[in-house]
Order: sequence, then structure tokens, then C-alpha cells
Amino acid sequence: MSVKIYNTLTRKKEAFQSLEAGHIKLYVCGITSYDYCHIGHARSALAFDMIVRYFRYLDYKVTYIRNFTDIDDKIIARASEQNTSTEELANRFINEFYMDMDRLGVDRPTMEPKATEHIQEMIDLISELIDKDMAYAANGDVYYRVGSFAEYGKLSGRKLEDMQAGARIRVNENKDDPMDFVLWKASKPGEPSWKSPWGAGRPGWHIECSAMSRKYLGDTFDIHGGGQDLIFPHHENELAQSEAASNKPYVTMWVHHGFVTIRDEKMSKSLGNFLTIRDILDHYHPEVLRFFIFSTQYRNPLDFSEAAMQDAMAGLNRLYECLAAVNALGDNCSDTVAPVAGNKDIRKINALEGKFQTAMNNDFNTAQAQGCLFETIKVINKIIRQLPDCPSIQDTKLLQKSGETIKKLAGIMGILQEDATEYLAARKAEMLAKTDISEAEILTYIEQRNQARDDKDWARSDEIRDSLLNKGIELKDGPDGTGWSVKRS
RNA sequence: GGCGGCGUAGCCAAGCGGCUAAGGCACUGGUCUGCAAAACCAUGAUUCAGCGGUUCAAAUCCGCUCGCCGCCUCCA
Repeated sequence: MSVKIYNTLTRKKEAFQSLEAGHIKLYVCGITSYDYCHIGHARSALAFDMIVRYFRYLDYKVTYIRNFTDIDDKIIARASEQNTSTEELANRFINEFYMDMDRLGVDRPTMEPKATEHIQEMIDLISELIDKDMAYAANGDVYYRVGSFAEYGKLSGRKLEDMQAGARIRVNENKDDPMDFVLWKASKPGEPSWKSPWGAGRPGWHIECSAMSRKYLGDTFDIHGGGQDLIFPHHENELAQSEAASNKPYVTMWVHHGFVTIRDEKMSKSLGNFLTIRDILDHYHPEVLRFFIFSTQYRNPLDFSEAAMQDAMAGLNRLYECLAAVNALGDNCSDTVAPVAGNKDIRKINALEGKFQTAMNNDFNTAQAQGCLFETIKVINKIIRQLPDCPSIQDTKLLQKSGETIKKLAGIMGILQEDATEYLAARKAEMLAKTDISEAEILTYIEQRNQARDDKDWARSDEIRDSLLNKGIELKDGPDGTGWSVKRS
């Protein structure tokens, strides 16, 4: 069964087939590095991290290229504000980006080319376009002649006439046509610049991706990804440049993920309503953010809120609780006791991997895939509950094996990768740190309460329990004594 | 104005023409408990924004209406 992917170019889900058998070539637009990254950037990195991991799980070789835009107007402006060079600024935020990515556990792409290290490739590509009369130089700038590419607009579904009618584009007397876009910009005094046949300048934004993808992946490659906001003009222009130069299809599948919103508005730097990755990771475990991001399919908008993060944490905890219970099974099992798991249970547990794949094959439907995980842990929990003190060897083997499968599959989304017991203990400690009470104090209260319970002084016992609850601590009386947890706020 | 997307239980979210409309969070009931909590089990949409249409059959396809969002300028 093949993977179906929604292709922005055709606006349909299509069965994916790699150009080269068993090898996928993927290019994703990375960040412009002039500031800290926000949750939207995290979603992008995570979405493609998941896609790459899933393809690798399916035994594909994946060549994954993600660029850094390290020269552009914003970088120049920001560097000048901060009295530093564009190079220093860009590299600083590339390092910050790596710190965020490492905390999120995002796998590194195969290569991460920087725009400034591929100026020659861009100049070459621009020269080819000029030779074909698809581009023209004017006063040190070079522009792409949009009108000469008959299919211009095919990715974003726009017609040239419509765009011109509603154009909000500044009039630029260097351009033959207002829709033409810049390939090379003459530099102003003091700005970083590179030598070119058209004078000192720097590349336009769109040309970098065309040049770098061609260098590392060839004229035609399998998948090009990015955020939905890049469809127009960035990807439309890239496509126009590349296809005009090569006369070949640029990309088979265009994959665009949805935005992270906050109160249903797009999170963006220009709106100023963004939360940085590190803001979130200071409050939540990276896997909570991953669980949250994968709780909806990558193309849908995802609304960020504290409540949603709390929900995600609760859901992830439930999965970890199950794995912790499986870990706790131990090896003292018997081969004489009848197993608890029935055929139906075994069938359900064994169906997990197939169902998970079906979900993922459907345009990487991680929401559905998470559902498969929960369905399975429901069966596991049921079995564990029925287990005798000395469970049968069949049951323990079944549970341990399914625990391994769950971890393997969840790993595609980058969740459930920690030791379950340690994860839960760490979350508990974090939650405790937010209360005004220490574990020692709690244990003292529990002891006092146990004394009261032994004396059947229920009033005193309940009083202690209520006072702890007021401090956010919930008690749980179990067969092995009294445990405690921090109440969800 | 042009283009695109979305509207499914209290909230989040699958479902892409036909099996009882996944799953999570919350709620409620049960098991457990001195009573609770936690955990586990169970329960919840005769219905998928509204109205029409196509079809033997529609949440799923088509049309219209209403509402929300995004792109058309840098943006993941």
C-alpha cells in the first residue's frame, strides 16, 4: 500500500511514488535566521521530521535538504539595529535554532545549506535565465520576466490578470512589468554584497532555494515542503525559475503544512502574537509539545492554548502510565497459569501496526495514528488489570512485545521515547515544584493520616486529606499503601 | 475584489459514497475505598453549520446561504 499525500499543485491526495526507487529527495524551506523561533517554526520542523521518520520506517532512503536564509532585508535591518554584521547575527540565530531543535529532538536533515555559501550557484542560474530571456538586468538588479513563463500561477492557482488587478506591489521603475520579481538586488552602500556580472549585490529570496535544491537534489525531485504561507509568492516563483531554467518539472509533490494559531489568529512575528519554542519548553516537556502538534493532521490549523497543552500532557501521561505498568511486570511469570488475554485482545493488539500505517499512509494522519495508540493501550490496560500476581508467560510476553511496538511507532512522532517510569517521576517532580509543599512534608502528612486511619479517626484522616488537596496534592490509597500526585490545575 | 481552506458531542479531533460516526480531554455511572481520589470499566452525537440537489445509499459528491480562517507584502 502506498502513501497518499495531498499535493498543493494538483489539490488532490495522490499516491506517492518516488522518482528513484526506494530513494526520496526532499527539500524544505528553513528559517530566515534573525530571531528566536516560535511554535510555528517548531511545527514546520516537526512535521517534516515526522514525514522523514515515517519514510525511513518504511525503509526509504531519504535525502533531506533544509536551507538557512542567512541574507535578506530583515537580517540586514536587524544587524544594523544591533550594530553587528549580518553574518554574526545570522549565525547566532542559527545556533539558537539548533538549540531549540536539539531540545525538541528533531533529527538533523542530510544537509543544511546556507544561502551565502551558494552565491555562485545562484549567479549561474540567473545567467541561464537571462540567456533564455526569462530574466533581464536593469540598473544592477535582475528581474524574472513573469510574463514569459506561461504556467506562472499554477501552484497557487492564481491568474496573472487577477493578481495585477489587486496588486499591492510598489511601483518599481526598473521592472518591465509590476509582477516581475527580483532575482538579484544591487546593494546599497554599506550593505553586504557579492560580485556579479550585474555589479555588486545580493540574491533575491526565491532564487536561493532554486539554486540550492538543484545543486543537492537535481532538476527534478520528489517533495518540496514548507508552510502554507510560502505557496505564494515564494514557491510559485521558485517553480517558475527552476522550470524555466531546466524545462523539466521541478517537483513531484508540494507539501504545505498549516499554521499554528493563537485565539484563532495566525501566530507570526509581524502580528507579535507568538510564543517562542523556548518559552514553551520552559514550561512543558518537548514530548508534550510534539504530542500537541501531532494531535491534528499537519495541514489543519492548530490553535495553541494552555488548555490544549494541558490536554496534551494528560493524554501523553496516559500513554506513559500504560508503558510504566508494562515495565513493572517483571520476569516472575508462570507457565502453568492460564493466560488472561483472549484471542480478541491478541488480535486487537496485533492489529496496531497495520492500523497505524493505514493512518499514516493517509497523508500522514498523526491524529488518527495517535488514536490507534490509545485503542491499543486500552486493551493492554484491561489485560494488566486482570493479571494474577504471578502472570502467565504468554501474557507478559504479549504485553512486553506490544509495549515495544508502541514505542517504535510513537517514535515516528518522537513521543514515548523516554523511560516511562522516569518520565512520570520527572513530571511529578515538576508539578510538585509549582506547589508550596515538599515531598517530605507530604510524606509526614500521609504518615499522620495513616495513624488516624488506623485509629479509625475518619474526621482527622479526611481533614489531612482535604488540607493536602487545598495545596494541590491528591492522595490515592492503594493496596501497597498511600500514594500521592499533584492535581491538574 | 481574486484564490484556497475550514465548520463533526462541553472542548480538541478522525472519518474522503455503504459495516454500531475512531480517539483524547472534561462530565456522569460502576468496580475499588471507611468515605474519597487515582486507576480501570462503562456511558454520551438517531446525527455531522443551514437549506436544497445527485444517488438504491451522503458527514462524505454538487449548488446556494451563513460563520470562521489564511494567502494575494516579509512570514513556518
